[in-house]
Formats: sequence, C-alpha cells, structure tokens
Amino acid sequence: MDLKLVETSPEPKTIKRNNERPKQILRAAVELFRDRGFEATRLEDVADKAGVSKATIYLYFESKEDLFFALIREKVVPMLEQTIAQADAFSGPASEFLRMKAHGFGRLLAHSEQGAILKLVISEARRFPELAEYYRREVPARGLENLSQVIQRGIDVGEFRECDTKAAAAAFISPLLMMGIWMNSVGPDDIIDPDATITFHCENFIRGLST
Amino acid sequence: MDLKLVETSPEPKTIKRNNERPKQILRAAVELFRDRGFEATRLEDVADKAGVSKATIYLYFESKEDLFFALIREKVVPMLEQTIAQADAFSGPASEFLRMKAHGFGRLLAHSEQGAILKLVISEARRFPELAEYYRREVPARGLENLSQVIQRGIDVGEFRECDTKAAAAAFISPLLMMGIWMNSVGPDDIIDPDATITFHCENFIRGLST
DNA sequence: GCAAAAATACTGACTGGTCAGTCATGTTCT
DNA sequence: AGAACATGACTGACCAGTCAGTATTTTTGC
Repeated sequence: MDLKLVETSPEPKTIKRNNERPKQILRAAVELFRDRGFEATRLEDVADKAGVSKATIYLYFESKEDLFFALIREKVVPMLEQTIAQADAFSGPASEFLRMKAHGFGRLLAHSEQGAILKLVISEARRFPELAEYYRREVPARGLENLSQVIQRGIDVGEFRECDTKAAAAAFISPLLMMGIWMNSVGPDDIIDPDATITFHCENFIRGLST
Repeated sequence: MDLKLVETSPEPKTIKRNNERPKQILRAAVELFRDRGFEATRLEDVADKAGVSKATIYLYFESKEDLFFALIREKVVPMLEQTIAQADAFSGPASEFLRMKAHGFGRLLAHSEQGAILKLVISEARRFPELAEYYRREVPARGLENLSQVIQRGIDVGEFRECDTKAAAAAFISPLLMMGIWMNSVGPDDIIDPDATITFHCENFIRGLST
C-alpha cells in the first residue's frame, strides 16, 4: 500500500517490442495442451517447443492460466468473427449457406487446430468458470443466434418449413462440433469418417427441413 | 527383472471382502474428475469425498491411473451393452427405434453422470492412448455398427431411403453426444436447450431419411 | 561515426509448495 | 489368535513461479 509510484509505465507487461515470441509460445502451447491437457502440460516443455526458456514465457504471460486464456482469446473469437461476417455477406438460398458452412466450418474443426481448441475449452470449462462464461457469451450465444437467423430467412422465403430455429441451429451445428472434438481426442480412426458424416448430415438436415 | 516370485497371490489387489468401498470411491471420483479433470484432481479429495483415507484407495486400486480406467470400464461398457440389447429386442419400425434411442440415450447423456464420463474420455484420450484404443473398440465401433444395422433394416423395409448407413448412424448420434458433453462442460446454460435440440434433431433426421 | 550508457530481451539455477504413493501401526471382524 | 481392513504420518519427485545476472539492441553524447 505504498510503492505505487514505482509503476511508472502504464503497460506493465505483455506489450514488448518483439511480438514474434508470444506467437511462438502460443503455437507450442496449443499442441501440448491438446495432447496432454492443461494441467499435465509442463511449462518447461512449452518453452522447449517454442525454443525459449521457461522464464521467457513469464515476460509475455502472467501465469500458466493467463497463457491458456490468451490462447482461447486469440484463436477462438477471430474465427467466430470471420464465420459471422461470411454469413452476413451471403445472399443465396439458405440451403446453400448451410452447405458452405458445413463444409467450411466442419472441415476446419475436424482438420485444423481449431478443433483442438474447442476440445480444450470443453475439457477445462468446469475448472475455469470465467472461461466457460466468456466462451458461452462469445461463441454459442452469437454463433447460434446468427445461424438461426439464416434458418429463419429460409423459412420466410418458403424454402424451409416452420420450426424452432434455435433448436434447429443447435442440431445443425452439433455434428460439426462433435467431429472436430472426436478428431482431436479419441480419433482419428477408421470407425468414423468425419467428412462423410458431415456431408450426410448436411444433406439430410436440409432434406428434413425443406418444404 | 528378478522379483517376479514376490507376486504370490494371483489376484494382487482389487479383490477384497468389502465391496462397498470401491463403489464409494468410484462415485466420488467421477464427480471430481468431471469437475477438475484427471490430473488436477487430488486423490486426497477423492478419499475425503468417499469418506475414507487416501491409503484406503490403494487397497482397491493400484494407482490413480488404475482408478481412472476402472471408472471407464465399470461405467461405459455396461451402458453400451444395455443399449445394444435394447436395439436387438426392438421389432417395431426403425423410426420408432430412433425416437426411443434419442430420448433415452440422449437424455441419459445430457442429464446423468454418463455424459460426464464421456467428456472425461474425450478430455483424456490423447494422454492415454490405450484408453482411447479400448474405448474406440468397445464403444463407437460396436455402437455405430449396431445403429447402422437398425438404419439398414429401415432401408430394407422401404421405410428409409438408400444411404451411407455408417455416416447416417454417426450423424444421428453426434448431437446426442454433443449435448451430453456440453451439459457437462460449458453448460448447462440458457443458450442451448438439450431436450429441444434432441427432439428437433430426431424428428428432422427421420424426416430427411424417410422415403 | 562510434563508444558509452540505457533499455530491452532473455536465461540458468533455485525454491517452496504440492501430491502420488508407501509403510508401520492400529482396529475390527471371524 | 490372526486375517482383513483401515489410517496418519511420511517421503521423494516434480513443477510453477522467481530472481540475479547475462546478452543484445537502441539511444545518447560527443
């Protein structure tokens, strides 16, 4: 309660010249967190993988937890922004949009690090309620809202039958998420073919919803 | 490479008189593993919750890992057995079976500890490849095989259209799994209504598949 | 230009707390 | 008595986070 004057710089950490380092560190962290989970990942291994020392991590992140949250913030929200912008720009029939969504977003989740991050959030949400809260507000809330608007548009023009659009949106997106999670945990395997599953789901979903 | 003779008893552990203890311990473990994950759960907390001392756990389980695997074995496979027996006993139209499945299995996952266990497996599969292998072989392999047979039966009697039954089975089950996982991690929340989602999905799926 | 000084970037080695697993010593049944 | 069941107290390994010090880059003074 006394040395406040010492804090001369308004940006205490994280803002440094070299802005390649945090990216390197985050890249290393995603992979290790995915494979071992948050708790079982040693920060020293993240450091090794990123080619820096453990102490360096603490120049850019306040704690292990902070590193984790940074990862979510940096990777999840931009992806959602992009996907929503796509939706707003689209003007064709709703069914075409769903096809595009399923193949773009579905494959992204199943085959890139985005699926790993989703799995990570799912795995750790209970342990970090603020994270769950943040995620809930930023991702499913906005994503489902957006998607159900698209479906509503389909209903309005007579392309789709009347239905509970929120439930429809959730039902549409679930298998895409599930494939992304599966491929980053138990799978990949020769039991589930994510692309075939997504393709079937998408077409069958549209068929079921069509008037 | 020498002390093999020390293992005099063929059943080294786990087989003891009091068979209430292991159940108590497993019950406590599910809950804590779900909320904190495997690594972050302290065995002492499991012991406290089960009303025993930590050392007692080691009377019934060889290690923390063994406790975890026991939990999967004890809870997952019986559930699958039951669900497969149900399928074999069912003789009505395939669509009715799917409805039953969606509401029984879907709700079970979303509202019981079964969903927690699914989430747990998903979370830890990468860290325990044997677990993933075991799970893969026991659950999706058998479950999807069984479900795609049901769909095939539906096709054979002209109830459903021709399609890739494996993909259809995976697409049908995905939202049920996803709701179960969601409710045990980020959710429950007022953004996703698992029951409404499952109901919609089930009806829309059948509508899409019907001739 | 260019060297000294200052600011920034980084690290090896350490520490304090935590926790899985052990063991010597009860306690409670038959 | 002795077999089965249970535990408190302990230990050794492990790891997040710290810190004193080194290296590198940038700025300043001339």
